[in-house]
Amino acid sequence: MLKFNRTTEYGLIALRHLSQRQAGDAASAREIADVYGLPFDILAKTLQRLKESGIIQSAQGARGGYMLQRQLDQVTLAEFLELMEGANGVVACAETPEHETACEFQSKCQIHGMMRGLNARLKSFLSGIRLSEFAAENISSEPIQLENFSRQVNS
Amino acid sequence: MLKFNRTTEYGLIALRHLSQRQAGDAASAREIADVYGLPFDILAKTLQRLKESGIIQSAQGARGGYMLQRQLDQVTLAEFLELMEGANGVVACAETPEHETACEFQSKCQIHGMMRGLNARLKSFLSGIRLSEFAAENISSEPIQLENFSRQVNS
DNA sequence: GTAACTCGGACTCGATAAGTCCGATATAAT
DNA sequence: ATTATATCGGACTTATCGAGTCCGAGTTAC
Repeated sequence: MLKFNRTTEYGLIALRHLSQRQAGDAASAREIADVYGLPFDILAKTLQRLKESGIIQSAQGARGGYMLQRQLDQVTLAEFLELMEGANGVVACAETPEHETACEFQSKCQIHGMMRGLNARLKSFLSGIRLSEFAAENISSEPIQLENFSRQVNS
Repeated sequence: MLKFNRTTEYGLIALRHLSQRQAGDAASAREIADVYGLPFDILAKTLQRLKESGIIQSAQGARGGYMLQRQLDQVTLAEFLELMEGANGVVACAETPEHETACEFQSKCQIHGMMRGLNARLKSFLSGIRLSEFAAENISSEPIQLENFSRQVNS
């Protein structure tokens, strides 16, 4: 139906993790990867993309890491998905403004208009969901073991 | 975001085509494939699946083909997608009833509950859309050329 | 009997998601 | 200054799965 790719999933896990830290308390990619058993390289790239988009900020060097920059209730799922996975419509032609790219099926498929409508409704739906919902308290989960991970970010 | 696969797209095109036929007037897989330039083999399999699910019915042999069986306003997009693409959740674990299959990330990811919630909301959204919407009159389209395709179904 | 269909499995191909590897740069602690 | 721990970022390999192809069998109208 709507299958998230891995980077999206990793990104949500990471954002949730960051949202649980005290302000000024950075978490490194290594830490997050270790806590959740995520592949480090992929997670690192994901965090970099989130940083480029301004959702999180980074501190380089030893004792560096990532911290939230924007409030998660200010980021919609629609925006996040578009950032992580690109603006893919329900069908290839659904994202184009008009029939500017001719329909692959010789403009005969006749469902183009309906697809664009559906796409707009879906985006509206996703825009009504904020990432803070994913960071809310969870029903069945043990507290995260932070142990010796927690510390202050470099100046 | 929510990218339909080809069979889903072909299925929608085919259903729209069938919905425009007179009652008792069957259309063959070959006809539909030719009209829209779709790959015959794939479309044929798609139609067979739609038939197995009871959305359309088939008539075998020469002059056979497919006709609608259910009204398209009785089929929701959620049902159709589940039929065509399987019941895939936003993440792999989102579709399982509870934590019956242990989370891939050692049950630490903590977003499982939220994912299930999102999945439920998405399904609700898709359940509010009926396939008849895709068969509605289109804005910019020439009438389909049926020519010598139109004929009666075998008894 | 033959042509035009549905039916259905098995197989190949290609795009791309997913993961790996490696080096460069930055910073804090010692 | 040296070392350890970070971000940064490109290039590459691998795995997965959607998409398409091929082929044979069964059914029915003419």
